[in-house]
Amino acid sequence: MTESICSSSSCAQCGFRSSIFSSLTDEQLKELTVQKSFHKVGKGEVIVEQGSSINGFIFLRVGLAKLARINPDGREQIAGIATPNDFVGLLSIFSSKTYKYSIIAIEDSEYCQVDYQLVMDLVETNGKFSKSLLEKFSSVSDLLVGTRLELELRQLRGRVAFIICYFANEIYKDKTFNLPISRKEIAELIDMRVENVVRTLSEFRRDKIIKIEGTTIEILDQEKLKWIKMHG
Amino acid sequence: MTESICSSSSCAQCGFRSSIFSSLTDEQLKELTVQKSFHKVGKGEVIVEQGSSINGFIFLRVGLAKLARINPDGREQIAGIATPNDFVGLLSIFSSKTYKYSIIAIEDSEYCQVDYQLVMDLVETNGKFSKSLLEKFSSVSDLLVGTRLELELRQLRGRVAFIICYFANEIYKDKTFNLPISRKEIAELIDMRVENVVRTLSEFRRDKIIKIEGTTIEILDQEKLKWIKMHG
DNA sequence: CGCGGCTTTGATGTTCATCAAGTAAAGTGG
DNA sequence: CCACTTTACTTGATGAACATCAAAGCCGCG
Repeated sequence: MTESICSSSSCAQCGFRSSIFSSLTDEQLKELTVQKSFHKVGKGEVIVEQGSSINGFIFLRVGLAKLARINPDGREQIAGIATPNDFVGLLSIFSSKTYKYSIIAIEDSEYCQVDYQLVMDLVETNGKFSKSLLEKFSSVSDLLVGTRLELELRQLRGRVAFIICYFANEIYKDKTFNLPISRKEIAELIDMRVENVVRTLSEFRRDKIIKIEGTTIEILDQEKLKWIKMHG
Repeated sequence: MTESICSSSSCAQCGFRSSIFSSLTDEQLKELTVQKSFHKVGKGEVIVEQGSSINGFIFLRVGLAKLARINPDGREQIAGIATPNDFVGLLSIFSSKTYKYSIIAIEDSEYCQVDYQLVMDLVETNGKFSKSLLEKFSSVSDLLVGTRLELELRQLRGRVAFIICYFANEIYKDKTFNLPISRKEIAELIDMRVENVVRTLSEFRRDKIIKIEGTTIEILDQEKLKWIKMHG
């Protein structure tokens, strides 16, 4: 799927409108609508390349994306998952010239890119906007750090259970869902190795805690999974 | 050492003055000076208690503090170290009612506490201030996440070497320094166990990579330590 | 003095990474 | 469309890294 620009999408109806952009004046909103670029990308496509220079803010509207970084030794780490209405790639956005993480779609996604300068102008001129942005920024950073610390508390089985619950409860809000990432990516997200992630999933399946059919996962034993997440 | 308030300390000469408070008008600065409370705490004293309600911003002026959280099972995790001119306890400050981490002095420290509402008023009325705050916030969050990911890349020896280099290069800028935290705290910071941290330090000493005298650490073999940090 | 917390070392077992090898699935080029 | 390559997935076996348990020394503090 190639990237396309669709200027008909309206900022007035955007999910961000009700959060960080709620305080914009009609004029500011109009400027935003005109200036922003709207993009569709397919699963696996790169939205932002690690190391490239920061020229805009990325607002994920639909889909799911991973925040990944590739280390000198070639090993990839996934810092977190960005969800719709997440203001992604933000971590270093005000303090660095380049993106420190790649943002890669893990589901077909839609996002808007807004020029860096326009947002900074809004920050300088619109106090309520600044406040909303700080709040958003704060909650996203907090979640990112909190999740990493939560993962560190657990070992293999607990981490895998944590991730399954995360997708079921936080992302899809359903006990049956299509796992959007590969086993390798789960491993990169929880700081373990593929083989051990696979082994653990197989074990959960054998113990009838989950059912795996292709990329679909169904949680069969919510209680036991939760127990493993907390104590395993 | 008990907490004391010393209203004579001037905001005009504060380190923060040159960063996030640089854009304040004389009047705003005066209001800040009058309103803020200045505190001195000794090593080990709690600056902010995890779970307490957020009523102000903490600006660390002198000293060093740890950002820690205690988990339900009693195990403590250290998310990071706050340095002077750090705007600490910020992670959840705009998005939560309570502090999610305790802030505890690990050296005799001085900090200012500014009323939450006053800062929010500044955010709403002073665009340049908002911008500075976002930049500061961004760089601190980014560093926090980046450090955790760096640690995850390494195992025991690499992590311990990383922390020693961190204190020597980033904090004290000297190859000889007083380690401000216990072995247990190092363990909590790098997600390992005390015994293994102790073993590793003993090993480094035996191999003449570092010298340990009481709480003083001297790096004897910078090259070897750096190698372990990168490849060990 | 005695208690608790921090430090240290050794011994032992668990958890996990690594290596190996095979299957399945998915893309590639003739 | 089929051989071919590549990538993801899977299981087992082995060893390395680390947690845990145990015991003793140290120090500060009531």
